[in-house]
Amino acid sequence: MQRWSGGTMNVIENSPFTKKLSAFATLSEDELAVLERLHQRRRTFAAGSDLVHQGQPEQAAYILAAGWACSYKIQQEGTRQIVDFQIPGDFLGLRSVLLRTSDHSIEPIVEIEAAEVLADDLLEVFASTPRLAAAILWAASRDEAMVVEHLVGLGRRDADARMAHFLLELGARLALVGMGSKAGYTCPLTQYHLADALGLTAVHVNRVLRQLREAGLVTFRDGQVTFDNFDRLVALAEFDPGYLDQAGPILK
Amino acid sequence: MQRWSGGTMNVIENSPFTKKLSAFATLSEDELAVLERLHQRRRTFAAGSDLVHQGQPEQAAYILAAGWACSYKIQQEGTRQIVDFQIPGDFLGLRSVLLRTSDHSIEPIVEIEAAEVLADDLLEVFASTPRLAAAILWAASRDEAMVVEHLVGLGRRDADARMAHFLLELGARLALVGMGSKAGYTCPLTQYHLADALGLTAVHVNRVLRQLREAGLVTFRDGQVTFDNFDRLVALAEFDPGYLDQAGPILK
DNA sequence: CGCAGGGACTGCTTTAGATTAGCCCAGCAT
DNA sequence: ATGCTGGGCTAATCTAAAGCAGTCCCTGCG
Repeated sequence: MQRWSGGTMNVIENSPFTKKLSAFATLSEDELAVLERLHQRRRTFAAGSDLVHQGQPEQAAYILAAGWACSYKIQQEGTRQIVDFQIPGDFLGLRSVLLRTSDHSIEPIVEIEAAEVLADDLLEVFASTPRLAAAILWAASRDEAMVVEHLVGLGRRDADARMAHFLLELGARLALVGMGSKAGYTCPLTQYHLADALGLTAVHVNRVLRQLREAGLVTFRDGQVTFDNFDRLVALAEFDPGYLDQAGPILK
Repeated sequence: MQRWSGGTMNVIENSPFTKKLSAFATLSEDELAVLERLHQRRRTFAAGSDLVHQGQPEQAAYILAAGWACSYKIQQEGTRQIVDFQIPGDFLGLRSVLLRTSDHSIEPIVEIEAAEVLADDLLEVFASTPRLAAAILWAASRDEAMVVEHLVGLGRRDADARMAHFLLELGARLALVGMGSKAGYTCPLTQYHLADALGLTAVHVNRVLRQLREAGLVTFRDGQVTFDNFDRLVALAEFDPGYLDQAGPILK
């Protein structure tokens, strides 16, 4: 059962980016048309092939349409810190458009599809549709708030709470673009990804996941996250999704 | 010996905010005049009296003119994570203007002087002087890059490197507004502030500072940071100031 | 068919940093 | 002059997580 309002319009209405911005403001026909144009220059990237590399001067940003990516920084000794994961509807490399060089790298985790957005496109959007500009700034602020929350996790939460918080946040983000619910979600990340994001070793990630599973809180297995006891998990993580600025307490 | 170009203009030319934005672009007379107007609504806040509180809906942002502040989040158990320190020339609470509620608190560390900036003021600046708008977005991106670097520190650096990196970054930031050099800077932070920022305990901060001092790298004492061996400190911290987008390698 | 590689998983040992419990000293209020 | 307070400092003990070393189990492939 699908409602067709006409032409390509319904494609853009169902894009994850549109879904996300709609949480901030209801969008007009005009604004949808501008978004439609932003999605024009589609490109595909294979898993593992960095699309932004740390230290390079970088002009283009991308809107992720399908697949997962992560932004990270590598240290001299080779250790990697994943700063954030990007899911459909998220911007990639928006910050490196403004700073003269990119301070981080971005790697697709699976094959991804993304729309290239040039600095000029952005300026045009900002000039022509101020409400969209505000919506994009909202999304950027939300991303920054997530990084801050992640920082708090690394500084002040132990491994269990950190993991629980991470899995819950991801769930809430996925729910906003229709890819997750209070029951769980599919997730292509390996335990190594979790380790690099949470500042742990893969070995310890494994132990933590086992503990959470045996405690009947969450199961992370075969690319599937299942919330076994949502409320107790929220309590363990002290998860307060206020910073995500989404409607309702969390999920459905 | 002071050069007077006329009227109040030279005041704004010497403001830390102007100095900082000048690292991004040379500003015209017109743009300086707009900055002048932004600095109009001056307010003073006592040390310790939060000017933004976590969870409150918040409209105004501030440009810090004098003094130091910090933004932080508090957990249920009472542990605090300082996200960043703000020094003269920095924006306070810009993100909480865009998100519907503030996700963090901001506390003055000493008595501060700040100019109140309302959402409408910002919109006006964005509409009238696009180059200033770009400069403000640049500053915001730079702040975000600092948070990211901080995140990497918490996730992947040990206590010594974390401390070294922190002290160097602060030095570079202060140098940009004329308050620090390669020799050192004055700094009103207590060891408790450092602990809350670096995800350590005050006890351990003390140990780390002692080690750095005894190794002849930096001295943190009586509100004064002295770089005893700048180059070895940079090496220990793996400090690469690229993310600060400042001219020259670091400092003078 | 056998083997190579990636991902998940486990037990044992070691270490960085937390926790706890204090001391010292300067400033200042009584 | 005495007691209190806040910031800096130290030592002894405890613990979360890392490091190391390895097994198991797939899936793809020459």
